[in-house]
Amino acid sequence: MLKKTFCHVPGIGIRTEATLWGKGIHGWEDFLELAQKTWPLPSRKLAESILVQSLEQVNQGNPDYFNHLLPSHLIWRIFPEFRAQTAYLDIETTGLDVESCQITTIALYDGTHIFHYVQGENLEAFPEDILKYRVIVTYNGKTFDVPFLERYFRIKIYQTHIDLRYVLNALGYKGGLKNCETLLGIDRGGLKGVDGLFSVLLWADYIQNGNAKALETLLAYNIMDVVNLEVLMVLAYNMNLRGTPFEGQLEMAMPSEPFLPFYPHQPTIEKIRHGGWVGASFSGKI
DNA sequence: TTGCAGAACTGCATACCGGG
DNA sequence: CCCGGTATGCAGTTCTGCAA
Repeated sequence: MLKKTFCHVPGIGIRTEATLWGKGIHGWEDFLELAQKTWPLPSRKLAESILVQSLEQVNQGNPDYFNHLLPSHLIWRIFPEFRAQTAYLDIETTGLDVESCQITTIALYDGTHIFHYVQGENLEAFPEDILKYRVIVTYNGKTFDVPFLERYFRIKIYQTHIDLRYVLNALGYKGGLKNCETLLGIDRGGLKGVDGLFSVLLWADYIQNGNAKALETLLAYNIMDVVNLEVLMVLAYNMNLRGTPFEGQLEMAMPSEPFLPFYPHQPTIEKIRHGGWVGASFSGKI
């Protein structure tokens, strides 16, 4: 619905945009053709130049332009136009504090390929890989994942960022990623009940006890998060179309599930869940 | 020209909430 | 637990269209 958006023009808010839609001016081309007589001149020149520019920026595949002009709560509108350049991103760490904690794994998904990074193996490849994308989608990544990555790798993540926490909150879905998934009927299969804190224990089991199955379970969890981010993005996009003139026209199809390279190991999950073992040196930091 | 209403925008303070 | 991004609410300002 980006090409039906007028809110990124200075002086046009959601109300004016709605009146434009009501007049049958549904897209940028409509405005450039039809609004010429009705729109007042001084602001019309600015609007026209921004809309012409907008068309060029979409064709050139540059989401940054809209990132700067759109109000942040409407950034979800860019998704279909820039989906091919979008990466879904999630990190796992040994805790919440950037100063004292380290990144254990990173999962990156572009809608087709899944990439994973492991501390001590290939974590250093991440900063270069993320440069291939122009848009990132996360859950609460604006306050956690991105600052953590920037600090950890001493890099700046410039990508246009759709943080689903705020998109879903605005739609009434709150209580964290897992709760949003539950409310929207997304099933986690064998990873039910595994959360971020649990992932800290999986990493500890891998490091301290050499349990390779714990790392596989952690990666399965990390990857499930990013794969589900795409599902949530599409669901949120479709829900946001409700109440607009474009309801029933622009809905996106649900993505198909990719091949998942790791499976959760139930005996490991059970062992940790029932408290039989807690990593001693990790427990103080959590 | 003047006054009014509506819309957008800015600048505050406050509150909430989510990550591992 | 902590911290930062965002939402909300409110007041004040600016801009524009419209009508008197």
